[in-house]
Amino acid sequence: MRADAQRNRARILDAAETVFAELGPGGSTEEVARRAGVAVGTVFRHFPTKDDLLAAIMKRLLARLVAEAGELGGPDGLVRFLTSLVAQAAGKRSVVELLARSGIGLSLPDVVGNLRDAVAALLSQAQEAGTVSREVRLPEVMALLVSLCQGALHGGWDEQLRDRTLAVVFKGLEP
Amino acid sequence: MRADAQRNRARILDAAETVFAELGPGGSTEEVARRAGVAVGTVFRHFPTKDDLLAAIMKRLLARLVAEAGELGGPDGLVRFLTSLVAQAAGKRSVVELLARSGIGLSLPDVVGNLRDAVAALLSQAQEAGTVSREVRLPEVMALLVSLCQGALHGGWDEQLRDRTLAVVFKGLEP
Amino acid sequence: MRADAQRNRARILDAAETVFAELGPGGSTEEVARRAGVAVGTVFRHFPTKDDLLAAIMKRLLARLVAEAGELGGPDGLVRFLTSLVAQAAGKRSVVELLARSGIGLSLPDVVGNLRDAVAALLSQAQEAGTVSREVRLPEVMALLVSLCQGALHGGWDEQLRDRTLAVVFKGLEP
Amino acid sequence: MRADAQRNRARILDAAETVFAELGPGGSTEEVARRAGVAVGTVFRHFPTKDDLLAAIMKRLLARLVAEAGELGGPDGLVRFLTSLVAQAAGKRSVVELLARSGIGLSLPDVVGNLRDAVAALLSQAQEAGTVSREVRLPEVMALLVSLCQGALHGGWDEQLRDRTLAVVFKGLEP
DNA sequence: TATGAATGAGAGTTCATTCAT
DNA sequence: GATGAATGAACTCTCATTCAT
Repeated sequence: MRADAQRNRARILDAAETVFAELGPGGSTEEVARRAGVAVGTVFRHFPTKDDLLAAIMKRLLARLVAEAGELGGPDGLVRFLTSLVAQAAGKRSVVELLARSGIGLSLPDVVGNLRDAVAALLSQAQEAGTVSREVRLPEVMALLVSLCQGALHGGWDEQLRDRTLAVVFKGLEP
Repeated sequence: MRADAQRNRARILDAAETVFAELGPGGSTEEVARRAGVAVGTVFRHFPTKDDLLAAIMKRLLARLVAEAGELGGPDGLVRFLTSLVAQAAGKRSVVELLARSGIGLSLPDVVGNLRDAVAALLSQAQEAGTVSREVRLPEVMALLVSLCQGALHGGWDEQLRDRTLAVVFKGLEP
Repeated sequence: MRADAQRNRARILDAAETVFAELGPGGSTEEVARRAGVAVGTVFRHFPTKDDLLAAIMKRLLARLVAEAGELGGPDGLVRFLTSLVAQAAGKRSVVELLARSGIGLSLPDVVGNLRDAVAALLSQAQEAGTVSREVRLPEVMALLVSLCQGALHGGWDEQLRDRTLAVVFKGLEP
Repeated sequence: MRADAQRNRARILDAAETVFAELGPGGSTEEVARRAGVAVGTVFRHFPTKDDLLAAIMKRLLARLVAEAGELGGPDGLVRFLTSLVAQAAGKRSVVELLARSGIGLSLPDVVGNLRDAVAALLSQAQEAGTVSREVRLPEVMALLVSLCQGALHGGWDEQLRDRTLAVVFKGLEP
């Protein structure tokens, strides 16, 4: 791939992230192109389908999450990760909706898998440290993660409400 | 209103509930009409705007929830209500998305208010009975309610996952 | 025809005149029915087609004009009639547009004929009295009449402009 | 703009002129597209709104009129211009109706202003030459212009009637 | 006869996608 | 590779007209 193509790809992804964050998946491809400073055709050359574009955004965002999770660790790594995630969710309409949709039309098994692995690691560490009950298993942690992101996104929570809500969940995770 | 009009109104609402459950709020009015066995014009006569239709569905569903909440009570009323709600959520794409959107374009303050009141009552009772911690307040209960519905809806949870996820939350609510 | 039917017919015509005056021929039949205090079906029972309704309005209005023309007379009858007509035009969107459309889809030969006859009489009298040139013939008078009504209607003339414009035409009619 | 786009734009305007001339502003955008040999989307790409299309037609036609007026001049320039205008009016349903409507939803101040200026020039020249009375002012000339176009359009005048009608008006303009 | 709910063709408009330039 | 004009199906909504009540 040529250098400018690479650059375009990145600009398109950035623009798409912004557009879909603002307008939801209903945001138009044309708008994405406009903000990326390219023509529609270019968007479709890189991502043959709108869903491909959405999937690519997802992938990139999940990769970031995985990286972030990887950097955390220790007794309260899981708690901090969840907190950070939920705090971000409100501004990322697309991620959350896409995270939710994963499995429907989009295929992102590997990336979601990576996230799952990263969270699994955090969970283990927390359980080792005695911060989280050993009865808790990965699936429900993932389920809570998705739920809370959705809630934060759509609910318009302020910081206080977010903390109080997470507090309930975190207490539920304790041994 | 005439008897047949009343019947059509109900059929339209039923059809709309199904359609929007399957396709989300993006489902077309034409499809609603088709499944209701009426012409588009009839749908628009009853609900001048698509949003009016969505609002009407919401209203009906929330009213049902409120009624259901009203029938419950006692120490574990809140827990049972949340469980039932989350179990239903999976099939009701529109409700959940609309519940989340309430306050944006749709105006359903009274009905949402009613639900809030009903949940408040259940919360009080649970706290009186010592089932739920007195530190928990209504806003976070509502936030958890919405979050879990979203999660259940989009996550494709099976019964087991649902129970395990709720278990964490319920444990978090305990005194 | 029953008495109440007769009454409804009149109320519908009155309502239609108002509605079409305000909204032009684009005004909806439903709106006419609403203002007449009857149901749409009733409107269509009396006037099987929207065009029939428009034609009926036309007919009534032209009849009034004919009557008005009949009451005038003398040397300046024509001038006074034209002035009055143009003054009325601004408020009667439908009349003018319909008067213009006559011959297209609507068939109002007799009523238009009556108006033509009435104007012819005024013209003769004016010519007898030497107020209007004998070279002027009926067709151009009718043409001017229609033109000026249209102009007054769409142009938003104030009284002064109307008078100045008519002055030019009247001067053109002099011997 | 690309060459083919330019060509399409022109074809759309031509088609629109024809369609609206035949059917009035009620003519459908789809019909315009069909006659222009393009898809509806193309029409809307060039003219985002139907009113934009109508305005564009207006603009083009008025510009032509202004140009035509600019080429005329001399003692009988005004008379020749009005004659030519009225002769054209019959085939241009949309222009006339839009000219009348200008100021309502459409914004064409500059173009209408240009026409006004051009007519003002013709009027001055005619008054200088003694062909038109100095008492006549621009507003009533514009009013007559619009009125006569409307009349010619809707009245179905033949050439003879047109000339006789104009003769009256022209006589009214003389000193 | 009156009512007003139902009909359904059609209008304006949007947008993912294609393809000539 | 990039451009952006063209496509056309789909969508919401309107309204003259019909017909069961």
